[in-house]
Amino acid sequence: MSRVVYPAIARWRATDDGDAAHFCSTCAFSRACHAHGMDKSALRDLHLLVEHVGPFEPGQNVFRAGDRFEAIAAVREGTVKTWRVDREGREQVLGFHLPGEIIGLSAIENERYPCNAVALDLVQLCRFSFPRMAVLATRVPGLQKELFRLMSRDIGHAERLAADYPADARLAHFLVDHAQRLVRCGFPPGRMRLAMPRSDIANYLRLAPETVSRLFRRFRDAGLIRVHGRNLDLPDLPGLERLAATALGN
Amino acid sequence: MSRVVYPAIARWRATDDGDAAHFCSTCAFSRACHAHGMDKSALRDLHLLVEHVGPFEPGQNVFRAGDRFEAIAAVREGTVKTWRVDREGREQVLGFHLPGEIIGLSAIENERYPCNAVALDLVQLCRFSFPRMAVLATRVPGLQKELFRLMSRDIGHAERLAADYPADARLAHFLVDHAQRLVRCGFPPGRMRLAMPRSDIANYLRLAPETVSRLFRRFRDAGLIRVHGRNLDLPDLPGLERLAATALGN
DNA sequence: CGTTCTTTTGATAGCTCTCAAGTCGCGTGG
DNA sequence: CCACGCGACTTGAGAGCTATCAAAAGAACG
Repeated sequence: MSRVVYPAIARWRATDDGDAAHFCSTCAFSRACHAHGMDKSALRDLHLLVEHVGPFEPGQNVFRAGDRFEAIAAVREGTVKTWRVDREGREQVLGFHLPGEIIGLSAIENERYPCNAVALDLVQLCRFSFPRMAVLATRVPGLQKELFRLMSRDIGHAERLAADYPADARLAHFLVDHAQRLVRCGFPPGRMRLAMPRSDIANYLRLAPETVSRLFRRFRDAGLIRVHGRNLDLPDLPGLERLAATALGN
Repeated sequence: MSRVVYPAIARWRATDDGDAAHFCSTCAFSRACHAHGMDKSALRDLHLLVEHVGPFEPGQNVFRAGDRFEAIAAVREGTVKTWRVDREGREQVLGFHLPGEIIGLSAIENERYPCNAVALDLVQLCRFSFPRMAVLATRVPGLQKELFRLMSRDIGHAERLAADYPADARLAHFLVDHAQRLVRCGFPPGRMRLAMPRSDIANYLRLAPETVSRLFRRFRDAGLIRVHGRNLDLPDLPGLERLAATALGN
């Protein structure tokens, strides 16, 4: 199993007019389209705005820190890692982004990406020109609301990530959270393949890679997980959740 | 000096029509008003929308976790602490918010505040009904852009807070950052009075209060700061910045 | 099938926390 | 005005968690 291939993602035809534009049903914006009742012209505009890009090969950059910010993107397939480098040259992994999730929102502030984004496996994206999206959002309140909601969610997520918890709780929470998000993407529950090396998980959780490795072993010995390289079985989700909750808030 | 009294905040009259509505020049939204050229009617709408609330006494809640989200607020005077409680009852300080800064943006996601906000000293706020502000933002692109920018900034801020650095670097960065923000509020540089106890600083930085205390002493012995309770002199900003930069990215 | 990166495992050191006690500061009440 | 009391802050000693260093085993890739 040298390359992860995600299952085909369900799509829906937006209109019947022969326009080939599609939207992924898992996309973060499907909610904006469906729930808030975008009218046809607004929908067409969103279609004109979206741009399917990819595939990105593993290791390929999606954007780089310092690049001029022009677009946000929804991950359509694969996993994207975002990370930044501080003055001393140390790296900080900011997140792993699965299909349906949005990257680039932190770039709005300075109109430059403050971080790098790199494909961890084969990645497909939906790019949305942000200036055009902002204009459209003035006409489509549901879209504006969705953008606000997505950004608000990122704030809360980063704040929770900043919290202080023991290593085992952080890792357990990461595993549970990752598993849940994969399920939302349509993957079977209870098992997953991690797209990232242990060192990235460690960095993301502010741990040493060795600590992550040792914790994997402890979790395995405790019957919480089964490990085959980057393939994981989670036979005891409740146990993991307990461990995560024992320490990780929310 | 039992109560901190902030200097009067400069204001500007938005219109000449006798409307008593004012905006603080330090307010996070002054940029939206000034830079992007809001027309008179838009400006009037923003005035109708804003609501000066306060004063809040030290220890008084501005909002509570779980409260229905209706408004964001700009701190006009004083210092607001935001914090949340995890399932185990442990507290996590999320931030200290000075005049001109916005609180409540993380509540948009679920339309409930995910955290508590409490006044640390005498606090005055400008409340903005968020639903009405969102409507206005569809008519005033500059306002929409400013909201996006503020939220994007909060994402980046929280992400940097999540970074992993030694205790001394985190504290040094906190002091430098806090001092800079106070200068932006019009306070004299090089000295400040902290509105929060050491334990809040410690919690915010994921440290034990004792560690913060010991670091204050080390900084003092190194000539980086002078301490009189919560009053601080920062006679060696470059030294503090070096210490912060040695470790704290950005 | 060697090369290289990833992962694991062990030993050790170190940073920070915890526990404990004492000091200081400040508001309150005598 | 001074004494008291309570919370905030400081300081010390020791433990614990996690990092670092080192090395070997394993997996991926050409």
